[in-house]
Amino acid sequence: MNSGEHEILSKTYDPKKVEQKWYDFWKEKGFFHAEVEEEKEPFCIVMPPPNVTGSLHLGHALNNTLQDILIRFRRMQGYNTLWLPGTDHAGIATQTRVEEHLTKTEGKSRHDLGREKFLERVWQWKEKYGGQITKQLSLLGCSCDWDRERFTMDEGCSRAVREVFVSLYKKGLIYRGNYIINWCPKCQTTISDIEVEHEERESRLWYVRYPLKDGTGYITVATTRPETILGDTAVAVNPDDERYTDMIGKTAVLPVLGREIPIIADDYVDPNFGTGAVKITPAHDPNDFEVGRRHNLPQITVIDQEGKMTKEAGKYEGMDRYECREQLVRDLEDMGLLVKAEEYTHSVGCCYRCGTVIEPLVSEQWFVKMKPLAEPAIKAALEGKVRFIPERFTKIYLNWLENINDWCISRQLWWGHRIPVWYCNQCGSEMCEYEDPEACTACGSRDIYQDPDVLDTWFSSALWPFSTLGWPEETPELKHFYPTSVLVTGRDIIFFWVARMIFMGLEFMKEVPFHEVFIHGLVLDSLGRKMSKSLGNGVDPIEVIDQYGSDILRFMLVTGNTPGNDIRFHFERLEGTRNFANKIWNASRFALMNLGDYEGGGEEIKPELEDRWILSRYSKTVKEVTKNLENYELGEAARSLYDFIWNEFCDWYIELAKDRLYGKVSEESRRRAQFTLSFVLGNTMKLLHPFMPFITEEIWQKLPHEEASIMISSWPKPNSELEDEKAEEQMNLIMEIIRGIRNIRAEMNIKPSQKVEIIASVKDDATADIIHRGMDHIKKLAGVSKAEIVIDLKEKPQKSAAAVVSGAEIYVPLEGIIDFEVEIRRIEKELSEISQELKKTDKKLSNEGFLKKAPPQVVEKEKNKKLELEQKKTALEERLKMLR
RNA sequence: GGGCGCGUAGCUCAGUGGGAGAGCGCUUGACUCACAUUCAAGAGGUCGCAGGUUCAAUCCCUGCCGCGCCCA
Repeated sequence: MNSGEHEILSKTYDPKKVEQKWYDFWKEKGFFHAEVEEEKEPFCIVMPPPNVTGSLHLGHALNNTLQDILIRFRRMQGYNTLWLPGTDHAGIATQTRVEEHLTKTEGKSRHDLGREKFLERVWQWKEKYGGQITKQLSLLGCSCDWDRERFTMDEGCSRAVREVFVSLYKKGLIYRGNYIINWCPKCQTTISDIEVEHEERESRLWYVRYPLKDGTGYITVATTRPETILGDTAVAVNPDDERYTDMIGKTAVLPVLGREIPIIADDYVDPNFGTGAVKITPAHDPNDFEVGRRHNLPQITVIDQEGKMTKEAGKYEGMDRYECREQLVRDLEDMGLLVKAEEYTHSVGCCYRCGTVIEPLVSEQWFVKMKPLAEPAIKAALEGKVRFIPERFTKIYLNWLENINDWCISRQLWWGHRIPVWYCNQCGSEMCEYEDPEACTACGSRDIYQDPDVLDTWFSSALWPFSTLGWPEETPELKHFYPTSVLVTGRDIIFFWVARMIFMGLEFMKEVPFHEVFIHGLVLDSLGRKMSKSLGNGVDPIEVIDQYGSDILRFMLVTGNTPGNDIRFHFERLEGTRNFANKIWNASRFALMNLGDYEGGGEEIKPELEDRWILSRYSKTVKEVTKNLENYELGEAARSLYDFIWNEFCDWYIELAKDRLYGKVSEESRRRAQFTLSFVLGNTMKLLHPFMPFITEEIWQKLPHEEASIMISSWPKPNSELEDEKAEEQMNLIMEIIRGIRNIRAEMNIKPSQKVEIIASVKDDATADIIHRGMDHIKKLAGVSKAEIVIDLKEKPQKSAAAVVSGAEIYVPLEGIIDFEVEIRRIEKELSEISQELKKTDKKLSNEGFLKKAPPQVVEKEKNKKLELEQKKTALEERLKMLR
């Protein structure tokens, strides 16, 4: 046994002195590292990989704190625990950043450098800044296995991407086709459906007349995007719309361009929108694209990838799409074809990265066929193979998968996994193989080239749970740790990531990638807004750690929060948590000051009431914390620790044990108190360790301990032998008396230095005995100098105040001090509270239904309550009578 | 339009089918030998509104109002 250093700690907790030291210690000792240990039950989490060149924000801080808590908890519980960290190459984000930097420093674009040179630069950038976020995770205290750190573009992950792509390709689940996609004119790439964010914008709804070819009049359509008129290839109405029955099959003449287009009928048209007739632009609207396919309409592209009008737009060629809109509206007006323009608010698709309005375009892209992959993923959730916490997220997940469209996976970027497809310039054939081809597999020509596009970053992320464990190799890690135990992630990436990992896992591992998905909310600013660069309301977790320490940030992020709910960030709460850490620190200081000569043992010595009480409370806390951690109720676990440590251990136990520790009672009693103090504090530090790893290690190391570190010590087990209802009841009575006397002292303005005498009138011997044994505590904590205990006191003391508690009245004679007015008010107040309670109880007990139908224990409890309240009421009434 | 969440003390939030809780703020008192980043005492709530189920509803159900988010 190591008896610790027993040095005196400083008066306030200074995180700077301990955090780095312990993190280095843990890392050096290899405590973060996990080897496969067949005989042990695995517990594994793969970290949601942050953007490799990004920096830590509060969302990461929350996400990784939650993971670290679960990991440290399970590690201490004895699981074979692996937390696998890594980073993501983040295609668009990284490429844009490097390109911006290139432009700024050298005035060059990526095209000036060329693909290969540019990629070299991105790798250099990654090497330079890639370590930042992982370093920041260390500052947070994350106990992940850095020896196993991965990157989505490292060799192994790239191999996995290749395997998956080729395999899906060969299965026919990946295809290339001309479809309408979301194009970001600024980022110059496609983005997937979920990468489009919808924003409400105020705009207009323009009503435009299209003349009929037969000269019989006009058909009026309503549109929010007049510039796309130039690409119209039909006008559509609802087949059931009687207003237009005659029009169907006729031909309209497109304004400006004079193109003849058919009037068609399609269910898609909502008769209540606008005029009930809509223009169809298959090349620039996803819905119109579908309508166009159903009716075999031509696709005319009038807007290009820069957002400018094409040659097809006639005289508008070269104009920006918005410039064209204005000009066209003016022209229509001149031609008398514009009926009206209404104010109109509608939602516009924007790029999640840069906010630019998305342009739907038809282009040739790669897609993953989703239906066959989605089905098993739906089934897995329905069968409970993956469980969402909180449960309501299951529905969101299912709803998305049930209505899923094919996934556009190609991106017009350079940074990423290049699509492993080659084309032959000679015979035009397409090749997709596990290894890079040298020559055309069909004609043997060496004149082949690879598809220029790269894959969506989420494609590689989707493989993360198994690619990081070694897949496609059949590694021992994969066998032991897959499926992983739980995924911890924000609710904003359920679609992007969670769902995709599940279907990829099912497809390639034939098993879900994790059994549970623990979803957390967002960290908002103090006003409840999302933190964003544009609002400038972001809080840098590293600054918080610098100012308060990592433990404080961690604990603050998990307290007072329920799974799945958002958290508002208040600096005041940080202060409260710092105070808590300081409280722990000082309680430990006190303990160490009094454990200088303690060598262990003392357990065999008969415990005092307060020992039995705190041990009982401790054991119940172990139960609570363990149960709550197992159920992902981290906030509740933290709360019960906070309450136990501050309110029970510090405010009561330490105060009660002081005289014994100072040796004022007996050497035996002192040893016993030392044991209790050391035992409870040490084990409480263990319970708190997952939440506050640094301060708990620092304290634990100074207490008697066996293992090399608290992080590999064993998790406390609840011990029913320690649970002692009697001790709790007795302590409650003593505490109630102390509070009662304190209340009298405060109300009567008795100086703290002035001691009082008390006379306790008790109902029976048993109560007298409890009070008698607790008298030292009462004297010390309530400022009592002399006490008398009488069974059923006949002559109530006259000039005194009284505290009425269960089974006893405590009289405080206050000759010359007592203010009878104050005392009367005090008693009256208490009496009215008790009377009200009593009324409620009486009402319940006189209710036939209650007596018959409520569970007997509840009725019994209510009866006891009535008795107790009645006793108190009588006592208080007697007091009042006497005072008046 | 569909779905979800929230509405509890001045503020921020826990919580539970059976006597309304915490932190901060506020009031009063105290530098008590672990801690003033503290201690002690206290004030403060028709648990959004209206119905329903139940012996019993802040909690379960329905509707409504307000706020937020997601999807289309």
